[in-house]
Amino acid sequence: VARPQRINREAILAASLDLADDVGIEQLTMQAVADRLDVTPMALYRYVSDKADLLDGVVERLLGEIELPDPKTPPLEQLAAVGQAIRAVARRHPTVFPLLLQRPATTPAAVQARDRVIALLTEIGVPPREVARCERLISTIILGFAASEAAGRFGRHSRKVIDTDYQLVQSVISRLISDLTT
Amino acid sequence: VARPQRINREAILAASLDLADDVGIEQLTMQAVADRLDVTPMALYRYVSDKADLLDGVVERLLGEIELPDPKTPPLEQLAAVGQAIRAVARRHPTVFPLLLQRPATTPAAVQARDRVIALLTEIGVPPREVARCERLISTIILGFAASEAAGRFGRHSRKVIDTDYQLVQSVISRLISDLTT
DNA sequence: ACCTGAACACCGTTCAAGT
DNA sequence: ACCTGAACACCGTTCAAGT
Repeated sequence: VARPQRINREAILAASLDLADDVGIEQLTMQAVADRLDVTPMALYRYVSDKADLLDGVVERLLGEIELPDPKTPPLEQLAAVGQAIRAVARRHPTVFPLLLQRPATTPAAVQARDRVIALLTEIGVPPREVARCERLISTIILGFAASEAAGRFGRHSRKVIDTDYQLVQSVISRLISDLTT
Repeated sequence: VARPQRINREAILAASLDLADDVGIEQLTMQAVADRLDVTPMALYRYVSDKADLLDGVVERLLGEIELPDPKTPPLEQLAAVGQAIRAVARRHPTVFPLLLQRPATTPAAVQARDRVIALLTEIGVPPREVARCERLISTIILGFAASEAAGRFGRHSRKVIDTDYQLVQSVISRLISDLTT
């Protein structure tokens, strides 16, 4: 009476993310995900409680894809690297990425990334009372920029122009940090 | 053979925005909009080409709601007022607002707001070559912040904490501008 | 000219049934 | 234990038909 397990939660989330990247998040449906896994839609409900849960899982996977930098490099460099890593995720998953701006950073992968940034800011010398606020601001600015870029809000501007925009974002953030540390 | 016209595009968009504010954008369906207008869903298709067009119309309405400040007040004050006006729109329409980050500012209401900010930056003394970039950055930061606030990404933080966060946003923007003008 | 009824393909979700 | 079939309520959209 035991059957081989054909799917699991991770396989479902991986297939969902692939599908969204291929056809856009609008077309991310339970049925299309099931098709990718050669299974009926109803089989998914053993591993995700509903579609909202599936989307949460996909978002969590996105956060997990943020490549955190080597802790041995200088903290300011690490901070810059986190920003670029987030941008890279946005470019890999342009239609899913905007969801990141819509949920609080309370899931494990979100907390991990946030805690890392908080540790870096502390190490750099931002006063403890200001660190949390500083992190909120930086993440908001970076996520907003990356989401805009991914969703094509910058319109017809070339990659070069957008990269230069991002340099300015970085300098604004550096400025913010050095203002707070002095 | 002529019939009284029961609905029109503006009525549809107004009803859609009201509905989204009441029940959330997820529940914004053609049928629910039609119900509000006492009409069948198919009647809407004479005034909107499809649901995407309806959503575009709603977004445009949101942009039109941004209250532009009195042109007689000092430019730096006007700039601050535009930011607060955008935040106010986000708070009035929390579930629809995040859509603003997803589309390029090419529609009339978007262009109007953007041109106003560009004029203000020019007046303040940002070099012409930098004005467009500066506007992109400012709008990205403000939209990202307002969308985060509206979507509840700042989690359980009190309004007071978030207002203080926003003060820091404003100071970051002021810093950016004064760096560019010197 | 403007709206409706009927119809279609699709969606998320449930529950009992199959292996 | 794991998946499927059948079913339900709902969705966006079309098109011919009604007034």
